[in-house]
Amino acid sequence: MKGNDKYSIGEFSEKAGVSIRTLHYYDEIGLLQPEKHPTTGHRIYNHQDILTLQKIVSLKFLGYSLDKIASLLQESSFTVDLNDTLTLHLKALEKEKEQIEQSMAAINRVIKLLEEEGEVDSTVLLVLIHNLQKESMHNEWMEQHMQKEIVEELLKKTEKDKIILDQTYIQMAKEVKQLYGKPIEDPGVQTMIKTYIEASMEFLGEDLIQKLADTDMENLDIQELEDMSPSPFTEDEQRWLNRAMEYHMKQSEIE
Amino acid sequence: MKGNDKYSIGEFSEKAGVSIRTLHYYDEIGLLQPEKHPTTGHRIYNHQDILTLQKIVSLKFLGYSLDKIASLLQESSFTVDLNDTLTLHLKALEKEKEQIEQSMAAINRVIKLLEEEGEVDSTVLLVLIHNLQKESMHNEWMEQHMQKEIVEELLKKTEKDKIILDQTYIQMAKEVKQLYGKPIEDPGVQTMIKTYIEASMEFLGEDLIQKLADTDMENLDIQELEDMSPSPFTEDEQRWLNRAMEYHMKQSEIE
DNA sequence: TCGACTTTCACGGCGCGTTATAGTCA
DNA sequence: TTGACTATAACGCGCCGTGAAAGTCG
Repeated sequence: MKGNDKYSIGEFSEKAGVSIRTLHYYDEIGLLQPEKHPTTGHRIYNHQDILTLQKIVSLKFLGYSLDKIASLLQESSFTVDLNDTLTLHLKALEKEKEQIEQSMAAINRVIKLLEEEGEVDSTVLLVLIHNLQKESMHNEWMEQHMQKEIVEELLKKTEKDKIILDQTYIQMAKEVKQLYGKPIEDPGVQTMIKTYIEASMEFLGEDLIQKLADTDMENLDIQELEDMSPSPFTEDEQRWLNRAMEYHMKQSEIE
Repeated sequence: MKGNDKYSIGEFSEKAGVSIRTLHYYDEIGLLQPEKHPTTGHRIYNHQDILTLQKIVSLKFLGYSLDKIASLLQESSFTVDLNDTLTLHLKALEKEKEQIEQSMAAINRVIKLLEEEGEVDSTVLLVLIHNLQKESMHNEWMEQHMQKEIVEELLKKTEKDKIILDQTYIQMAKEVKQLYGKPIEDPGVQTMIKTYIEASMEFLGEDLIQKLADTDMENLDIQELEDMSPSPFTEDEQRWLNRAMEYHMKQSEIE
């Protein structure tokens, strides 16, 4: 039926869409070992080899390692056992997919910020990315350190809200670096702080703020939190900002 | 501000959530090289190293290779250049994601088939997977070899339809292997062929069949197509089946 | 005889995990 | 002294890409 039963490695590679090196490798590890010319040692592939290779490629597509493919090729019929393996693979792929989606979401957010803000200080940018990461590690990390309700509320926030908060954050970082050095009572400084706090409030919403206030803060390792939440400011800037915020708080209490 | 400025590699690893081996490696490739104790050679990490590591981890999260991270760490502000790189990464991730999704779809289909059919001949199964692969390579391969309209029509078929066709295919494969050897005029044989042809017709639909008929078949490399589309049958079985189908066609014409 | 094709080594590469062996700190 | 910690060094992995040097085919 198939007259042309013999192929050199080049022809075979071409037809199958698999590189010559790969075919060499499959021969080497015993996955696909064609006949060899007795004197020259040139590999001679036949029709059966096409079929075998197609099996290999198909199983690779399903996510199997070459090692497992080798053992699978022995069996003639796949049964329940295969079913389990497939389910496992499926779960692994699911995780990979989630990871990729989160990275994509992060990148998209960064891209939008860059578009709208033009140039952004790298430190600020990396702080934002760092926060994104924590968001995606949500399950493991946050649920251990915070109350479930709070975590759930935060999850509900839309992407848009988050972007807006990011922008506010960038804006504040810029202003802090501009205003740094001025007296903390300076109207510009106090306005900046007021704006930022209001934006945060708006993002969080009243419910969440209440819940956060109820949280048992003493169980949180503050030092660890500070280490884990980097700041885009130098230590001097941070100290200055802290004093300015304390001042703001006191003023609010007085009013 | 930060009093505890010195960390051993163990403490540092713990705090940062990064393995010691990884820190060793980052030191080795010059990505994060902490101070070292002059006599013992023990690594001493400080607060600045925390910040650097956070940058590294963040950039990894975005999908950068350690190599590129090393160069990015030099720059102080990311501009348009970064934007391009991010867009590139995004596209790469998109592709990865698609690949994963297709593998997942393939696996799901196989799992369902296994559930419903119980045990399936491995050859048959692999043919189906092979077809799935071709489906996912759609854009590159099919659009070159077939008319756009046809490709689009095929894409519209639902997953359910495909599964049903798969099942029919499996059924037919079973029956062929059972019936093989009987005379081609045998009623059982002809019924089997009729059933299969009708199922194929139903799947494709009249429109598509018409379009396929209009297609310029001469431009297709038949030999190549046969090589690329494996059959679950032995050559003998295939020959027998071909004869049986030819007989069926003639009978239909006569009626 | 020439060029296209083939052979068999064998290194490189990503991002570490995982021993193995030996020195250091509390 | 002991045990917890640290150091360097090296292999392993998964899947080939990319030479190099030498032989073969048409």
